[in-house]
Parts: sequence; C-alpha cells; structure tokens
Amino acid sequence: MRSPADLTAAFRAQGLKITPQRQLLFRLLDGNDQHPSAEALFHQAADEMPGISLRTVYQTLNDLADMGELRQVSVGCGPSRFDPNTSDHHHVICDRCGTVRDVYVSGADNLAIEGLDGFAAVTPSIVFHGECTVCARPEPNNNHSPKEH
Amino acid sequence: MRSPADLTAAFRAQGLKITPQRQLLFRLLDGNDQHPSAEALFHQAADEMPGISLRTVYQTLNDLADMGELRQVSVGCGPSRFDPNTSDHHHVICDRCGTVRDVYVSGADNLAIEGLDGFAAVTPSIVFHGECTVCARPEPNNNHSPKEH
DNA sequence: TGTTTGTTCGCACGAGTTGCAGATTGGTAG
DNA sequence: CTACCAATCTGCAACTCGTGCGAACAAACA
Repeated sequence: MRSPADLTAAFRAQGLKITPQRQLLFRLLDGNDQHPSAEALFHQAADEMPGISLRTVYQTLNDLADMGELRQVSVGCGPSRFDPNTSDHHHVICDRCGTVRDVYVSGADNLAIEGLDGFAAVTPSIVFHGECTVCARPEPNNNHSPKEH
Repeated sequence: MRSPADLTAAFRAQGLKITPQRQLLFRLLDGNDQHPSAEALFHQAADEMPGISLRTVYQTLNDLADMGELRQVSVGCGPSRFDPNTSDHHHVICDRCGTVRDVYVSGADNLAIEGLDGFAAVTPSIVFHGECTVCARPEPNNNHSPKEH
C-alpha cells in the first residue's frame, strides 16, 4: 500500500473524495503488519473516531483492495484479514491464536506441479499453518485466547 | 478417506452408530474427487434419501474431518469444500467457476522460507488460483456460471 | 454560498454454519 | 423379541461475516 498522502492523491485523481474516515483508515493501515480483520480495524478506528461505522470500514477496505493497494487474505476460518503489504509474499498463521505473519518464499513460482490438467495462469497462494512462539510455549499459565497478541 | 466398510468399523469401534444417513454419505464420498461443498453433497444425498437434512450432512462431514478421514478446504470465498483425499497434496481452483482439482507438488516441504520468526511445526497449504480449461476458452457463448461443470 | 455527486451510516438481509431440543433409532442386554 | 439407553436426526433459531439499500450528510468546485 502506498503512503496516506499518495493514496489521497490517487483517490482524488479518480474523482473519489477524501473524508476524515478514509484518512484515518489510511493512517491506521500505513505500515500495518498485523493483518487486521475489518472488525479489528473498526475497533481501532472507533477509538479515535467514535462515530465511524463498520460499514464504512468494509467499504474502504474493499475500495483499497479493488485499487490493488491491499490484499485480502483468507485464513481458513474466521474473518478475512487485510494486508497492506502488496509485495510478492505469503503467510504463516498460528492455528491457536490466529496471528498472521508475512513470509517470503523463494522458488514458489517454479514448483513442480502434477495434475494441473490444463489450468492456465496459475499463481500459488501459500499459507503455512503452525504455532507461534507464544502459543508453542509449554508454560501452564499459557492461557491466552484467540485474537490476543 | 478409508472405504465405507472400514469407516463403518471405525465408527463402531468408537461407540458411534451406523445410520443409513452415514452409510449413504460414506458411499457418496468414497473416491469422490469433486471437492463438494456440504450443500452440494446434501443435494446429492437428498436424491437418494429425500428426508435427509443438511444439518446431518454438516454433522457427518465434521465428524469425518475430526477423525482425519477428510480435509476441509477453504477456497477463499463461498462454502468450504470437503476432500476425502487425505494424501499429501494441494489444490488448484478456477477463480471463475470454482472447480477444484487436486495437484501434487514436489519440494513443497523444503521451500526456503524467510520471516518464519519462531513459528513451529509449520506445514504449507498451497492453493493455486487460475482458470480451468472450460473457463479459459475464448468462445463467445462461454456463458457458464459458477458451480457448473 | 450553492450545487453536485460521492460518502457515511444504520438497518435489514443473505450465505454459510452451528446450537438446541424433541423425536427417533441403532446397539445391546435381558 | 422386547425394552432400554445413548447416540443421532431433523427443523428451526441463532450466529458470524459481509453486502444492498436509501436517507442524511459532506467534499469538491464554481
């Protein structure tokens, strides 16, 4: 995703308007590597702008995704996550708490695939499932729940 | 997934009962490479057993998934698909019509990954997105819709 | 300042899935 | 064969995530 200033210019160039809601969301997403869900981003936004609606967050996220400024990541279960990192990368997710991290995989486009059966223009999307350092810790009071850390 | 006979034995061994509904679903899933959704399987089952309920189909699919007899495949949007093929493989999906096929990828477990950041016991799940042969055909009357073919 | 047009918001709705409870039925012991 | 108990089935309601809609609102611009 580009900087809030660049996005502002890009939105205006398309005849779209710059609202306080959009500016706030641009700022919250800028450099954000947390892969927030729409809901999570909404709560963060509501802290600064109590009247903002979840509907607007979804709307803006979809607009940004349509413009290619962010990627929507499906993590198997639970809500979609949004990723302002648009570089060529993949994801690792903790199956316990849902934490998502970016990972960079070399050679993913040159995998030997059998059974492609005529499918064209195929691009891989890799999700590594595992346990994050916090959840893997064997301590007894490791009682944290999903959506934390 | 094991054969219907083996599943029957496995269910009984766990104190679970063998009902006509379960037997039907075992049979419909045996060797099924269509990656059906719960809904799709329900329609197929209802053809042979008109009174069967969608709830029972979900229940049985979840039971089988819990037992490791089938995998639940998330394809980004739309309902989950269920895959009785439990061998080590991945999937290619047509982004137009939703067709899913099994693919076998060599070297997937030896990918060079950067940014894993302490994540443990990481296994990759690869979904290739592309267009199937039918959807890639440039013919003008290529007007088939999702869930067909 | 006024007009135009895109935006926001809240609500209702829709898809997919699960929880619940009463009726039903498989498995088994008598 | 009958009776019993626990597992199961079914239908419905509820839930989660996301979208459609329309009235009120506000950014951009003359």
